Amino acid sequence: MSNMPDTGPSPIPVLCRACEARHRGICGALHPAQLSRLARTAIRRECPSGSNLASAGSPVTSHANILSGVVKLTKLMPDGRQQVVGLQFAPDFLGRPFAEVSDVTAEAAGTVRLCIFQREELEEMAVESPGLSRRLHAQALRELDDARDWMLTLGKKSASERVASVLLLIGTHIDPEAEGCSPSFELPLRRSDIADFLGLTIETVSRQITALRRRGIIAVDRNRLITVLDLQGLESAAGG
Amino acid sequence: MSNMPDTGPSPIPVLCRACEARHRGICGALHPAQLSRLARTAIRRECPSGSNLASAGSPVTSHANILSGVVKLTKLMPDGRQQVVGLQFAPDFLGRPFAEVSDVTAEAAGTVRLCIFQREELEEMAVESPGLSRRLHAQALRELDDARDWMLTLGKKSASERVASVLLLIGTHIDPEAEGCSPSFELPLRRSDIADFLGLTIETVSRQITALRRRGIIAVDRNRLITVLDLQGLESAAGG
DNA sequence: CGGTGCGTTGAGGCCCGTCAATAGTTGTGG
DNA sequence: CCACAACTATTGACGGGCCTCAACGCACCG
Repeated sequence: MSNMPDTGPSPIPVLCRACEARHRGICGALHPAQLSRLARTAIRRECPSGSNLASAGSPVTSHANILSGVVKLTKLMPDGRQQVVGLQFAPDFLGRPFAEVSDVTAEAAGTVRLCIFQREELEEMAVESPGLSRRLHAQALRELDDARDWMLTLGKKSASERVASVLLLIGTHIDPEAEGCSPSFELPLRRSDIADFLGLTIETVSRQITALRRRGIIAVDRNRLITVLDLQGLESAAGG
Repeated sequence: MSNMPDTGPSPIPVLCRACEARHRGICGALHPAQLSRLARTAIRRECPSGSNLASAGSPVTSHANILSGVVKLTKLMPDGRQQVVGLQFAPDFLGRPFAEVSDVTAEAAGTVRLCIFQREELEEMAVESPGLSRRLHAQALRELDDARDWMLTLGKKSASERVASVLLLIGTHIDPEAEGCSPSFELPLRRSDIADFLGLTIETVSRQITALRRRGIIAVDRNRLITVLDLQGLESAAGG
C-alpha cells in the first residue's frame, strides 16, 4: 500500500509486539507499515475501576482496543432504571466506528487497560484497508450475536438459569488465552451489576449464587472469586 | 469502476426503479452499472406467511432486501423455548454477510416480498464497493442498537410497558414511507409471537392489550387491526 | 471506633405464569 | 349459506417465582 521508499520491510512497532489485538483483534488486519502509522498516535492507558469510557449521548472522539480487563456497557431509562446490555473483554474493539453518538455508556468493570486511537485516524485507515473495515464489521456482527443470545436469557430463562449463564459467560471470556471456561476467576462485577445484566434484583442474584454453592457446582471466596467445581453442572444449570 | 466500453451512462435497471431499497436500503450505495450487475442475478419472490426464510444452523446461500412485509427473527433453546430476537421491515437487508452459518431463524410474519441476491455475487460486490460494505456495516450496527434497546425492554420493563413498547415498535416501522407511528396498522404477529418477543405469556399479552383498550389508548378490531387513539398515552405507557 | 459500601438472609406480598373454560376467527366442504 | 373443525384470542381462578422491605454480617477506611 505504502509507496514511500523503504529501507526494508517495516518492523512491527514495539508497542504492538506482544499485543493480543494483533492476533485476534482488529489490528490483525494491518501490515507493519499500517501498524506503525496507527501506533504513532495511539496511546495506552490504564483506567481504574468505575471510570467512564464513553457516555450515552456524548460525541464519540476515540476508539480503543481492550488490552485487559472487562468493560460494562449500559443503557439507562429516563426514570433511572438501568440495564447492562453487554460485557466486552480483551482483545475486543471498543467503540462505534462511523457513528456520531453512542447510545450506550461504557464503564470499566475493574481495572482496564486500553490502546486508544484517534477517531479520524482509524476511520481513514478503515477506508483504505478493506481488511480492517471487514474486521470492524465482523466485530459488530459478533456483538449482535451476543446481544441476541442474551435476549434469550432475558426473555426465557429462570433466575437460576440466568445466574448460571452469567457465570459461564464471564468464565469463558475473562481469560483471552484460555480455551473454554476458566476453572477459577474473579468476578469483575458487583452483585448490582449482575442483577442489572440479568434483569433481576441483587437479592435474587445472591440467593441463586448461594443455591449454586450449596449444590456443589461452584465455590465462592470473598464474594468475588468464583471456582467452578462442576462445569457440566453449571452448563446444564444455564439451560443450554 | 467498470472499464468496459460504455455507450453512455448505464440506465437504472427496470427492476430497481421504484425500489425502496435503492434509496434507504443497501442498494443506495451502488452506481447504475453495479445495480445492473446485481439485478441480473437477483430474483424477486413473494413469500406467504409463515415461510421459512433462513434456518438456524443451516448454511447461508443467499441474502435479500425486504421489499414489503415483516420478517421475524427467532432463536430456539434445546428444550424448545423460543425467543423472538428481532423484527425486520422494508427496506431492511436480510442476511448475514461473510458468515458461514446463521444462528437465528428468519420467518415471514405475514406475506413478505423479497429481492434475493446470490451470496457470492453480493460479497464480491461488497469487496469492490466500499460504499456497499459500509452500508452493510451500518445495517449491522443498527440491528445491534435495536437488540440492545430490546434488552432494556426485556430486562427492566413491566408487562404493560412491554406490550406498549411492541405496539410502538411495530407502528413506527410497518410503513416505510411514514414518519413516526402509523395511526392504524395491522399486527403482523400472533399473540404467541408477541409473547415470545416480550418474554411473556399469551395470556398476559392479551390482558395488557385489553387494559390498553379499556384505558382508551388503542382500539382493536378483529384482534389484529390496531388503531392508536392516544399516541402520547402509548408512549408514556411504554416507559420511555 | 463509627461510617460506608457491599453482600446475605428472612418474611411477606404482588405480578405474572399456569391451568382451564369460553368465545371469536378463518377456512373447508356440503 | 350454514355446519363444522382448527386455530386463535380472551377471561377467570389460583399458585408460585421473584420483588420488596428490612435486618444483619462483613470488609474497608478515615
